[in-house]
Amino acid sequence: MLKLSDNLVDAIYADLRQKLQRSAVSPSDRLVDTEIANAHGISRMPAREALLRLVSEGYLVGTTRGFAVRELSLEDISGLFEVRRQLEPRAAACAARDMTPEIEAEITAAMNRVERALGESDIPALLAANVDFRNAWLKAVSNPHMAATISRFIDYFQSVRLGTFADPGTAELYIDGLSRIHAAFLARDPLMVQDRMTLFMFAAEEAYLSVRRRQLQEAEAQRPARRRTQKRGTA
Amino acid sequence: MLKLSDNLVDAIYADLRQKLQRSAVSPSDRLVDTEIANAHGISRMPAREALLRLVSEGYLVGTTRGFAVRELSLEDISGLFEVRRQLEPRAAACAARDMTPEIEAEITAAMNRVERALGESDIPALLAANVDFRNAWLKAVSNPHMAATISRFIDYFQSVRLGTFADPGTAELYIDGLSRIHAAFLARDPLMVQDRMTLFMFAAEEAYLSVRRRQLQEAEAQRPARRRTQKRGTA
DNA sequence: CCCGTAAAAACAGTATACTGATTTTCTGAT
DNA sequence: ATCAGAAAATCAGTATACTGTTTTTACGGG
Repeated sequence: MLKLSDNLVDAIYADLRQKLQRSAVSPSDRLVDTEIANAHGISRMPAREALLRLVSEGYLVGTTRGFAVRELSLEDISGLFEVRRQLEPRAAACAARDMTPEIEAEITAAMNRVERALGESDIPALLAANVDFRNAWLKAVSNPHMAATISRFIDYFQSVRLGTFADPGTAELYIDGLSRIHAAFLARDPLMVQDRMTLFMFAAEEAYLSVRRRQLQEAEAQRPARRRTQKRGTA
Repeated sequence: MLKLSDNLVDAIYADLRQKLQRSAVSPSDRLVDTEIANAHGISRMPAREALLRLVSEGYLVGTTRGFAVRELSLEDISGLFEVRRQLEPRAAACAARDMTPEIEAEITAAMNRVERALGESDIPALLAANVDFRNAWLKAVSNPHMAATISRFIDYFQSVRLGTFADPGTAELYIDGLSRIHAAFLARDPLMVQDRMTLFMFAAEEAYLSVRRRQLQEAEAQRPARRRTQKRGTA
């Protein structure tokens, strides 16, 4: 596997984080330290520490039987978007002002991949390209604390994003917003980027809320008295 | 020691976090897992996991010789305040709109303690009351993600805050800004709270920058070729 | 007295082992 | 067939032990 850092915990963490970003782990899956350890040929502790870190960052929740991706309540979605609205439009505006030609090219390349994936209805590619687009413009954000915070808040939506892209209509609307932001980046107009990002935030919130609402309804319909045991919680 | 949670890691984490909030750990101190473990009569692992969590949250850095509180560069301070400026004024405005009489009383009580501590030049009490004031108004922020993010960003400044309060002039200015915010809370005027918090953010940034600049100068003057070995870093 | 080198110590990282709680599976009785 | 209860399995939490690296200290030569 990847061993960019000499540290096993970081390697496992990066691996898991990428899996989460690509929605390769569903909320019904259970991540167990021993399994991960065996899969990587290492002992439990590094795997466990990586999992614990993901819990403390809010991506996973501990259950009595392994770790699971955190499922967002409707209130979570609203709350997370309230924070995103405060940060992303402004940060994107800064990025539009400060980006280098190289970064602009990266953004455009990612946008092209997004559109191609949409055309081919290739959901995994769409997810990956979407991540690339975000990472590309975030590179132009000179404040690392800002960029890291934004990245983190976006990553909370992994579990819902899959649902958003699965619906063709929603996906198209989503990508349309993205493409308008991209155009504003190309125009190098910080204020236009800011405004379009703001609009995008509201549209995205609505999309996620409606997807999640449907998910919750379906879940309730299928199993009337379903409960998932949960333990540890990090405020 | 405190064992609010049945979990040793959480207990150690809470203990360390509180010590950090109260500036009870100086950047020259070294936190070592075995020491903490012995002090609490437990094994290394829970202590280590708590430390690792504080590292991943950005409060500590790992050195080759124990863990140390993270020292903020001037760029860090500017970057962190850029995020705070986006979040706190708006969140405080929401708090002013939504706060209950109980929370208002808590805020006022904390403000009184701040002023008493200032009068008596009781720095530890001032630090504690300052934390209380913040926690009090944050209770009125209904969005837990917003509140947690703000808390976290404020806590990054522990190491610098001590220096700010040590200087009487700076402390007085700082407390003055706080008291103006408090008055706006009492007036239950969200916009006034928002504006005063914005002003406060800029003043606080300037204060922290100047304190930190002085700290860095003094450090450089004392030991011309001082370097601190550093390892792990979490983006 | 200063510097280089070797020995010792300190510490993070990793591995393995043990424990207790919870959940699942198995068994047998009604 | 269904349910109760017991046995087994699973897994997080904790403890202890080992390893390799870096820093410090100690020693000896210049």
